[in-house]
Amino acid sequence: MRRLTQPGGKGSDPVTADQILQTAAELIDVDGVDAFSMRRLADQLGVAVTSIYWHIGGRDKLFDALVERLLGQMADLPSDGDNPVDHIASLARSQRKMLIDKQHLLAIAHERDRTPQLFLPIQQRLATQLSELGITGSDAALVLRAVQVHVISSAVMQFSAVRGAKHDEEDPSLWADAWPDRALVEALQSPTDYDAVFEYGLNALLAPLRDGMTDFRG
Amino acid sequence: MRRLTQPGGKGSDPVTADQILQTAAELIDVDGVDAFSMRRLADQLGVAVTSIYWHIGGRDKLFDALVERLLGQMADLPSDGDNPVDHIASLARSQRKMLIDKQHLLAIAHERDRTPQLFLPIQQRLATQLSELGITGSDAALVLRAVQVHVISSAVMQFSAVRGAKHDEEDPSLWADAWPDRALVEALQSPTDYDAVFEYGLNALLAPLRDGMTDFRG
DNA sequence: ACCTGAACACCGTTCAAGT
DNA sequence: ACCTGAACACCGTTCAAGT
Repeated sequence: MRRLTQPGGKGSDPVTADQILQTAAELIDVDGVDAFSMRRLADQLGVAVTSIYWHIGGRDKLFDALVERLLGQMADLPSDGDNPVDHIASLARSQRKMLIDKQHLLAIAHERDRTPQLFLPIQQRLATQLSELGITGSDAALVLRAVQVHVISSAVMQFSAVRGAKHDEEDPSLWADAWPDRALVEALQSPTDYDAVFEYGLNALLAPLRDGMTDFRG
Repeated sequence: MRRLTQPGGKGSDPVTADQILQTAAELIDVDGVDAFSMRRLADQLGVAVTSIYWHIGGRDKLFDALVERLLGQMADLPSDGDNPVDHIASLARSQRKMLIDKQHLLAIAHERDRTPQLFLPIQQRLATQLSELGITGSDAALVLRAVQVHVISSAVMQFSAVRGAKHDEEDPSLWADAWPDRALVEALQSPTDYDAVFEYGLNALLAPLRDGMTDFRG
């Protein structure tokens, strides 16, 4: 198995927990979560499996630590915007971009039921923008969570969908030949444009804010 | 290990592929996907593991077949509504209800990158309603997929979120004590109401349709 | 046609033992 | 303080062998 980084040249120093996490993240990024195993990680580090247990403490703890790392990175998301609504949209887009970038880690967070924690890093920034729009209290909580669920859940689903795109080919025979809307059938034949779908949903979610609407429980 | 159903009393008849799938579905429903293994399934059926391989052909094929089953059930979703928009909303809600009901199978479909296929069973019914609103072609495709992504991705995310609710407790110390909006902080302390978030998003997605808006690429 | 046991190559984890 | 090998209990899958 190829090495991603050289093992320390001379004295073969003790491994640190940080090195283990870093290597694990790289390994997962390159080969995917499915190919990851404690033994492969140990191989990559040039160390016995059991030594990982001493430093980190098992697969669960390791993955928890990786998710924690992801949370940390999400604290520094860039954003801009001339008004609060644009600012929220911008935040949502850069959060989505980061999650897509770290898709393997997101998948891990998802399968470990940690997705709600992904709300936290930008919750306060969203709240600030909402308060400038005069949206507060439980209304603000609802909108905030709607935006977060939109961003995160569509990111979570997108990978699965994109990886499985090969299965996504529409079978035209399912549509009666007489179906009048040829343009629709054709549009459904090409793979889903998840960026466009995300933008459509985001705009819809934020439209009430632009209109200064205040009743969020239609 | 307890049996979910008795093994055939007398002649110990050959197992059928259907029995295998049925038992697998029950097992997964009760104990979750993580606890599922080919060997446990074989035990449950009172049969050697290898006989499952003869009938079905391995874990992959087995899961594929289970997902196929789910797709079949989604063809008969109930729906009503006095107008096309309400009809679409009703369809979306019953699709979501079914997915939540079969959450373990949805998780399997997700991790096997089969989520796009979940679009198919109700695609045509959505298209019919949209055409009644005068929405056709690529506009219809976009709206249709936005609705589907909303339903499925929020269902996919909800399980992970609900199962992980124990980690979802907001740490109030993260909010500066001076944060003025006490009501918001309090609202964020209680667990996310995913039904409300889903409804908020669904209404937002369908609002343009109610208003007879025709520009879907804001 | 249907089922079986043995075997292979993998897992994650524990633990006593080394230095 | 840090690393190790041996061992345990599990996996999914293949295959030759039975009836």
